[in-house]
Amino acid sequence: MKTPITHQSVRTNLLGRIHSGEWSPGIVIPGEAELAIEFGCSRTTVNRALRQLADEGLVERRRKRGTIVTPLPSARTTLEIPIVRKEVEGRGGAYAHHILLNEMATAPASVAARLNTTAKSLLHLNTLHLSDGKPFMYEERWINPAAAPAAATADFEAISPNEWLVQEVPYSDGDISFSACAATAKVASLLETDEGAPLFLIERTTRMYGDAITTLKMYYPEGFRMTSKL
Amino acid sequence: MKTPITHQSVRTNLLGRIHSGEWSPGIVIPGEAELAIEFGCSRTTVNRALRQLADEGLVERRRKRGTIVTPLPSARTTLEIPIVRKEVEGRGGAYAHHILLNEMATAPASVAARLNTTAKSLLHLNTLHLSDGKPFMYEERWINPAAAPAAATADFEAISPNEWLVQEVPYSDGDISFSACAATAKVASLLETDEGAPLFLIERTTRMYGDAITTLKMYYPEGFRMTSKL
DNA sequence: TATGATTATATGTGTATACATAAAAGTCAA
DNA sequence: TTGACTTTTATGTATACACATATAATCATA
Repeated sequence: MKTPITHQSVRTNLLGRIHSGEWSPGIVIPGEAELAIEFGCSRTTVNRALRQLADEGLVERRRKRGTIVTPLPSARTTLEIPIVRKEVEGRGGAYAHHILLNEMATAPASVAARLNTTAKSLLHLNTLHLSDGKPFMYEERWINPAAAPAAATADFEAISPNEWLVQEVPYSDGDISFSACAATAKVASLLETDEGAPLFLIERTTRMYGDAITTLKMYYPEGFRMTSKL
Repeated sequence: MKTPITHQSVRTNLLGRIHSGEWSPGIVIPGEAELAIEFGCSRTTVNRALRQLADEGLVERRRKRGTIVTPLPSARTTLEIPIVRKEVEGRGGAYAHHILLNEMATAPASVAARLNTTAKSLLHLNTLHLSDGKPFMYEERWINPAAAPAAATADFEAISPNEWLVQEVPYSDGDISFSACAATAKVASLLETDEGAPLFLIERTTRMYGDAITTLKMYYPEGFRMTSKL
């Protein structure tokens, strides 16, 4: 009974050599063909294992030069940013939200710039998200009505703008940033904290093939932690 | 002249159908064999394209059931956390660092718990990182000497603990968290900000096959943003 | 009717093979 | 010596094929 060599087992073996220091950062490791012979499998299998390690940032591959163990590898982690309801429920809380503002308005210059749009009037939505009745996150959002016309008539009391957009309006790309900021008086009162208190801020803009869909700021009170595996 | 169908072009095509809404979330898409016929390529090629989309979280695949477009997809992004020197230089600053503390000490309970070690005495290193002479980040680090014995004699004035560890001590896994906190008097003075000012805090612990190597807190002053593409 | 065994099916994966492509190294003539 | 070719080589990728494996659906049996 022959147990075949899998790309997983090859990957694990290669990973072990990197972790043990047998192959140190910057070193050129043997070529695919050579490794295939060593492991007794096909080059395809070795290729897949190496490709995965390259995707993970542990090795760098270039034609002709070969494969090297990444020198000074950046720590990298994949962050999942779930919809707020799932996030709250995942922490064991009961989710609710309140729409504090829902109107067409002229966007300030900073928002218009982020959305890169000439539209004068945008949909402005402010939402407070609650966990077990307590403030969990406050969201200020602008939606480009050209990109999501149905937003004007959606019932955002029944389904949060966050969840509605994820389901109804696909996006092709976007960007996100994380920072810390001090609570303004208004945001502080909504989140039931003090003016000047540190807040965790996520800013996010999504686009569809160049056309901006929505941009928003999400304010989390102190104590919120975003955690991930390396 | 026949131009072959690549897994990239197949991926782009499938992505287009998802983005256009032709295949909406929750829908079962045609099987690999069927798509292979449609595209006029082998099942292997379709498989690779679908596998990539699954890695990216856009579709979910299960044997027998088939492939479905992910309902309520989480936004997800891969964050790169480079070594501090690269981060500073990447922003166009001149990097420098000062070791403020370098001693063996008894770790407080919270640190011992994070490292999950029974070692009584750990290496305690506090480092201030500078960009163009101005405070950029303050780092409080604990190192398990059992995991990195050479740390006791390393010249951390010449090379920051951050960079030294990345080069010298491989790790197999770890975790990282992001949050906001208020500056204590001590940290505020180091970062030249005010007590109570909002700080961006990254906490990180790395391990090697279960043995803790190092745990640290990195404090960034207000204004620091961690940005990424969705 | 409930339950356990069987079958069909979609994805998962390894192999051998062929050709494409990028880039380093070598060749050769002006 | 330089610059324009050619060769070599390592990775990149498509294909046809075979078998593995999970699981939904179906069928047989108590």
